[in-house]
Amino acid sequence: MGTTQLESVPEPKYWHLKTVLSEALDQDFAVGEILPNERELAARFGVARATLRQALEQLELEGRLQRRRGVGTTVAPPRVGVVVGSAQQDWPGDNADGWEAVDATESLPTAAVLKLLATGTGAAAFAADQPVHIVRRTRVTQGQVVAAELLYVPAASVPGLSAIDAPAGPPRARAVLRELQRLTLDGQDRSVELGSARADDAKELDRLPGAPVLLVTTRYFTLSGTAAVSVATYRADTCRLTFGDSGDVEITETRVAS
Amino acid sequence: MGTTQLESVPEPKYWHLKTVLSEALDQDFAVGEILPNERELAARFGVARATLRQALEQLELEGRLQRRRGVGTTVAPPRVGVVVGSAQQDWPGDNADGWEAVDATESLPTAAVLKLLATGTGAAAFAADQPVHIVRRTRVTQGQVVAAELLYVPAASVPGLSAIDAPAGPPRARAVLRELQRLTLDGQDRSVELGSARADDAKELDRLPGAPVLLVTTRYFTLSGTAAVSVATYRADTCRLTFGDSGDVEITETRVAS
DNA sequence: AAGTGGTCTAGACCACCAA
DNA sequence: TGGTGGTCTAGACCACTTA
Repeated sequence: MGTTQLESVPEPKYWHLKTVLSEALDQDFAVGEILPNERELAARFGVARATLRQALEQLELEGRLQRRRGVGTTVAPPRVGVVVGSAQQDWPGDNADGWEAVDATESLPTAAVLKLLATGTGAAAFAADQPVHIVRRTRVTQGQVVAAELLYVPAASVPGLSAIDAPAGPPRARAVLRELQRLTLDGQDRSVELGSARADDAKELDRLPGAPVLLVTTRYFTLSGTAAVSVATYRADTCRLTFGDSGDVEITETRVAS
Repeated sequence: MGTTQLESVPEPKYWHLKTVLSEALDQDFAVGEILPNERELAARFGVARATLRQALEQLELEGRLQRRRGVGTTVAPPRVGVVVGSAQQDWPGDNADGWEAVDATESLPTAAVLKLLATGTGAAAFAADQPVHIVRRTRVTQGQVVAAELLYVPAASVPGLSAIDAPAGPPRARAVLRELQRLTLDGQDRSVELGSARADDAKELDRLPGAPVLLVTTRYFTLSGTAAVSVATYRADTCRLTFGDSGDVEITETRVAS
């Protein structure tokens, strides 16, 4: 057969391939450079394309590569450090830290959202028939969309919005945020987990559905209970979430091959 | 052909499959229950096994399933909330928060570690020929190993250890931690990113090499600079990292099917 | 020894992008 | 229109666990 394998250890081929490619990326390629296409790489290493792809997938997961259908595979720049939490707590805002309000709608909470709103500090239980404002925000860093967020604000939290007249789109989103910022923030709560991009988020993040993402869930508390819940979806391939308690001003290099 | 697809939208089969399976998991399966094997599932849905596996992989990535070679595929319990950062900062310890010291060795820092130690607050630049203590720790939550950590402590940070006599293994690891705790912690710095498990970490986490993990990098500062750097590898499939600024005492349910 | 998931192959066709 | 990565197939064999 084509396989001349004399490996004493049955290390998976794709794993070995990944190691070899990783070293080649360090030595022989510059950021932004285009790799040979998958069919040629597979032939060069004497493996099936599926096996080669398994190695590339891992490298993409680790943020080493970037693949685009119809274009090719390029060497990815180092991950962007994105500040997610700092020492002082604050309400979500607009145009701060790269966040941009996109839109706001109002609807009944899903079971999952209801659960997030219900548990936590404060005894206030939210009824399933109480509407919530849903604010969509987007976060841009270095010219790239790195996160999409859904912010759930129970209408009861911001009564001033019972009859708003702001037009749909960013203005309405900003109106909800403004009302929220009037309240006194008493504490917050954050968690990070791995997920895969839903179809709509994937579109905004310029990725395919199912792409790996980091799900950052934040709950905002006032003295009377949970006032809002945010679920932010960060691109896992390009982002490194930072929680800077000290000044982390390290600018990641972004040189690109000519 | 076997494909009777009349889908107007060319949604990938594995994506649709994942949705169907996900709903089935919610309705017809209890936590811990064993699914039919891959060959049977593939036949039942009329797809190739590789396609079925693509859907299962996604569900495993999302923490919905757990697959074990030689055993089968089971419905995973909800992710475990693991406290990674709290309001007050502290040195890494032993037997606190489930951390257990495993061992400590001494060697020269790799380029990557050196870079982590060099950048940051304080002007102290570390020489590549200065040894570092490497402490291995393991974190156990609810009877399961959820994280493996490598803590890099420059020998210069803890001069009291220049001639230690603690036997190898946990005692020596604890000795390094004790010395570290004598210093005054001035600040810390944390980041979270997606990675894939190295072979040694995978073994400790009871996963296959390459399994998705959350990489938590923490830098500990004293007034004279970076005193230590920790790189913790958390199982991404079973863990939800929490940064509790408020009391997040929600105990995740861990009922298992009979 | 039987059954499971993990790896690998050699094809095929499709969706997307740029020239 | 040609080239790229993305999806899918129908097999095969291997590593591991359990009985």
